Amino acid sequence: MNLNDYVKVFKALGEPTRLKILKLLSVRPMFVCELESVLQMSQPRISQHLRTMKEAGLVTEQKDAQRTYYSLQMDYLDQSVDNLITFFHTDLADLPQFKEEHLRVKQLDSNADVALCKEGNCNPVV
Amino acid sequence: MNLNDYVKVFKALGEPTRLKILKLLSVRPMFVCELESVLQMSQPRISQHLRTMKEAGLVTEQKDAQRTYYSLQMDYLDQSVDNLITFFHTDLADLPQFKEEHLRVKQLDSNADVALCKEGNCNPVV
DNA sequence: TATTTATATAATGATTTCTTTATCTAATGA
DNA sequence: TCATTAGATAAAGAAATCATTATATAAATA
Repeated sequence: MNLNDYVKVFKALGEPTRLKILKLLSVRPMFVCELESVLQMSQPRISQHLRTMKEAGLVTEQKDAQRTYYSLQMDYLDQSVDNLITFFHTDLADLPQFKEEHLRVKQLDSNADVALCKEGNCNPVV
Repeated sequence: MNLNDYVKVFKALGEPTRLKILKLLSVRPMFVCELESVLQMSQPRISQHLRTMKEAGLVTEQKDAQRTYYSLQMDYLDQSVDNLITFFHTDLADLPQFKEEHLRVKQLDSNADVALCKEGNCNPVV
């Protein structure tokens, strides 16, 4: 998983209507019209949030004639939060996407006594 | 933790700049000016994201003269994701904030053969 | 004391997000 | 076939978010 995947998943989780929909789907898969009647919200509102969550990978859909059945992908949610925690425990040197940042942190640490942002000499970035 | 707390935490996590800041703070606590030079981003941009994350509980600040030292609250992050997973595994009947929804799901299930959203009779919500 | 440094905060504008209303497609059923 | 139902999608407006620029505050230093 890259940063962008995390952003999609956690942005999807960071919204009250979507959290409610996901909680209901944790009870059992549901049709859109079921979510509609349980949450007492408009159909487009629910459909649009479902699309966001589908794109994040948190739910999947299955057509049943004219209805659509949505299921919570609990495994993907588990995996996403596990990966996030692992991401925070991974050494910066082992994250290719943080190559530049890693170099600059090393710079900071090696110059701790004289330079940037330590001992009162945090000069503006050029 | 209530829904609102989850929203704050996961909304805070669902943004690329904030994820980068958090990742750096996972290496060690840092001053704002350190984040500034490592991420090569403007100071207000970083300060504003730090405030969002402080309000979500993901970081804490500590003043050191004119500088401010920010620390990742890894425990709170761990606890938040644990609580979220637990939330999804908790029976709807045991979540007071879903009292109404729980009633309506029970209605749905008991009328599965004749009524709303089952067997082709999903009428619009009044 | 005057200047510089570190940081917070306000103001602004651009973009995104969320909800509603309206429309469209496809499947069902009278 | 025509009306209804389920759902997706588009259009529009309000509100929130994000980054930049500008300003404010307080500590450090010359």
